[in-house]
Parts: sequence; C-alpha cells; structure tokens
Amino acid sequence: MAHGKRREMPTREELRIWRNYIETAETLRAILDGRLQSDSSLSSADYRVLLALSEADRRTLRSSELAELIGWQRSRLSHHLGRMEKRRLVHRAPCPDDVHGIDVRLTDLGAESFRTGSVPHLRDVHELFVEALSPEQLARVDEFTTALRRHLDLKP
Amino acid sequence: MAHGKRREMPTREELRIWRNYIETAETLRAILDGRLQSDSSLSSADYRVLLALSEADRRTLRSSELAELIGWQRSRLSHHLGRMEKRRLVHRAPCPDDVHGIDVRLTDLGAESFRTGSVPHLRDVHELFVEALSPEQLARVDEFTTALRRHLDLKP
DNA sequence: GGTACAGGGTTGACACGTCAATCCCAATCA
DNA sequence: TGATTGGGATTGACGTGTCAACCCTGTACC
Repeated sequence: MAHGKRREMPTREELRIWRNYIETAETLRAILDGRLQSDSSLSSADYRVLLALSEADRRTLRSSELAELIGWQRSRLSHHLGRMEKRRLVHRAPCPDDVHGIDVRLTDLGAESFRTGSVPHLRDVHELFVEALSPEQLARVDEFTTALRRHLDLKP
Repeated sequence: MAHGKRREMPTREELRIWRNYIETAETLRAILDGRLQSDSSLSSADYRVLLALSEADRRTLRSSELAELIGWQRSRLSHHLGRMEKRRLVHRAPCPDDVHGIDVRLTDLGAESFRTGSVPHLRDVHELFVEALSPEQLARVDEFTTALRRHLDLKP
C-alpha cells in the first residue's frame, strides 16, 4: 500500500491517535501518582524502590543491583536514595562481602509505608485502568504493547 | 461476571499488562524526547509551546490562553517562558488591549527552531509508533484510548 | 477616598533527573 | 614503591515541575 519505505510522515489521523495515546498514558500516570502521594506520601519513584527492596532477600540489595533491577542510572538512584534515607525509608551501609559496593536495606518504616501504599495503589490501577476496558480490549492492549516493545527493541 | 463492585484488585495478569503498557508509553516518550533534543535542542515542553504559538494568529498568544491551550498551570508556563525567553525562542510583552495580561510572541529564531525540529520529530513518530502497528492495531489503540479517556473523565 | 476583592502573572522553595566530573579503593604493572 | 587502570558510587550544576505565597492593577462597594 505504501510506496516509499523510510522516514515517512504520519497522517493527520495517525498523529491524532498518537497524541491521544501518549497524553492518556501520561494523564493516567499523573492521576495514579497523585493518589499514591496522598494515600501514603510516596512518589512513584519511591514506590519502585520500595517494591524492589521488599521483594528482595533480607530486604536488601546491592546498590548497583537495585539500579539494574529498576532500570535507573546509578546517579539517579544515588540522589534518590539520599532523599529516601533522610526520610528513614531505607538505610545504606557498606557491603561486607564486596569491598566496593553499598547495601541498601529497607527499614521497618519503609516496609510499613510500602504496605500502606501498595493496596490502595493496586486498587486504583484496577479502578482506573482495568475497569475501563473489556477483557477483549485488555487483551488487545497487551497485544499492541508487545508489538510496540518488539519494534523498539529492534531499533535502539 | 464480577461479583463485588468497588475497589477490586487487579490480577497478576492484569498487573503485568498495566505495567507493560505504562512502561512502554514512557520509554517511547523518552526516546522521542531524546531524538528531538539532539535534532533541534528542544525539549518536548519547548515543542508544545512552539507548536501552539506557530499555529496562533500573528504567532502571538496571551499567556493565559497559551496555558489553557496546552493544559499547563500558569506557574509552570511562567517558569518555562522565562527559560525560553533567555534562549530567545519567545518574547514577552505587556498586552496593549488588556491592562493585565502578557503577550507571548514567537521570535524568528523560535519559528526557525520549530521548523527544524518538527519534521524529524514527525518522522520519528511515524517510525517508532505508526510503523510498529498494523492499521487494525492502530484502530484498536484509538478505540481503547477513547475508552480510557471516557472512563477517566467520569471520575476526576 | 479608602478598603476589599479579583484576575493575571511572577517568584521562591523544594523535589526530581541528567550529565559530566570526581572520589575511593583495590588490583595490576613496572 | 609508585603510576595506572577500573569498578562502584557520590557530587555539583543545571533544567524542569509543583505548590503556595505574593505582587500588580483595576473595579466594586460603602
């Protein structure tokens, strides 16, 4: 159907769909972030860190493992851990095994905050995302998200 | 089919789909932002402002109209315009008609930057989003995005 | 004439992310 | 012994966004 292959422009309609898509995702994220914040005083960044740590063995991870796990750059993580440590959500200590390396441990307060935030957050995901869609639509979301991911991984 | 009505939890599978969905949208946005930045030294925030102004009559908008148009809070816009003005992309001047009120005008440099950035950006949208999906899939994206938006508008 | 209020913008403090530079300690090599 | 390299993490500068407080300048009220 199309003629040339590389570097085409989207049509007006395609652009509309794109803009709706990306704007909706961002709005959704913003709403969920806001609710998480008011429910439990956690940002979604906090949440990701707490989630990873609470699933980890002994609630502890090497800083670099944590970064890898959640896909953050080390500097971002370092800044964020600094802020979280001030709020007593996590604790950092030199790692006994490895001379370099820092162990990041979930504090009791951190674990408690995560528990507090987690349930309402998951319910919100259900309410705002799952409930909006029929099972068939949900399956299609999965389908095209997968297509998108495959496409992106091939062209990094 | 479902029994209780309020505040259910997502299943493991639903959660997986949600996480893929939101993460994919964010990754896509990040890639596009990065390309826009290297192609034309513009952030996506810059782009939205420039787009609105370049479509406006006389390349000029009242500050509050601009904020409304792109859905930003006034303070965010004010900060951002300050930064853009430093870079000579826009110019602010008291509005002659309205005693309060500031006219934001696109400078020649701003218009030029926008043109420079716009074409590759649109091609990127095509390459990374449109090309990833079949026409049917694209139609379904539109469909489910609409469903989501409807759902969100009803529960703000 | 003064006081209150309201619309339109700006400002300051702070949280967040990114990039590049740096630091620290160890292992290696000369 | 001393210089080099390398992994692991931190730091600083800077751009960005949010919230709340504030600053103007007309207008309404009395």
